[in-house]
Amino acid sequence: MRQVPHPTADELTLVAVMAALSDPVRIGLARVLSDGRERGWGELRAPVAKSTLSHHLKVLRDAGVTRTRQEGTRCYVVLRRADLDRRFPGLLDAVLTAADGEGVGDQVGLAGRR
Amino acid sequence: MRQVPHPTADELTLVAVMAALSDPVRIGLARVLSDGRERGWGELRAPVAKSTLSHHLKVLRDAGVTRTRQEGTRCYVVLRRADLDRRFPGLLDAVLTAADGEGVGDQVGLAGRR
DNA sequence: TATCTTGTTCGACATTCTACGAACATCGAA
DNA sequence: TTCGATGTTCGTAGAATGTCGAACAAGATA
Repeated sequence: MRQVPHPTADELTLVAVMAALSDPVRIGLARVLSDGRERGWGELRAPVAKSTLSHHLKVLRDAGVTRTRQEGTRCYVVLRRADLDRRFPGLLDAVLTAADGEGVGDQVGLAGRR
Repeated sequence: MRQVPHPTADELTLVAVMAALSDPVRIGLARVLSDGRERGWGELRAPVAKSTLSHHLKVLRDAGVTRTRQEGTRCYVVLRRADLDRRFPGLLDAVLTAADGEGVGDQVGLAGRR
């Protein structure tokens, strides 16, 4: 659980971002983070095992969609909206809007909300 | 080579479209078609075998990104821009713009151009 | 130090994807 | 009818993906 590396804004690739956002669970995670607030790992609720959730968060992180910060044993995740908007203008908003309309990733949410 | 089915505009799903546009060859095909003109199969140039190209065009077609029309033994492909824009506003433009900037799918082109 | 919490990593497995060449189907042309 | 051109489909192979539970590592806490 050491500090994990992230791609810089310049290293983001369209194909990686598109692939990262091609999965319902990951789209759901992006939606949960879309208000820009940082969320603790523990707040996230998804219908998958924790190892699978870890995997999905890694895919998002490696693609540069999210940034993960360590703090003790806890992790905090935040959407890299500014970086994404700079490299791929309009893409994130288009995906989030479409996902909202379609309900993609609705199974993903935050603890204490239903 | 009978008439193939296409999803209606309402049947398009975000996940399918995102997945379809997560591959460099398919992004390249979308770019080639992005001027809205219908292109003949034979015009398309991609660095893959023809069976693989057929596969990629099927993925795009099944996702509703393109429409394929038969005419004799030939096929013609066109981007379903209006349908995509209606269902997922801004998505296609964002992807095409990003792809242009990054040169994704540059290996794909039209016959007689280099 | 011993234990609990938190998240990652490690097999394992089934599924899907990309890719190829070969065989096939269909239509047009000779 | 025979041949050629055009795409699709099939069989195959290798790589990647999504998923899980179990084992592990690192801090926090008792």
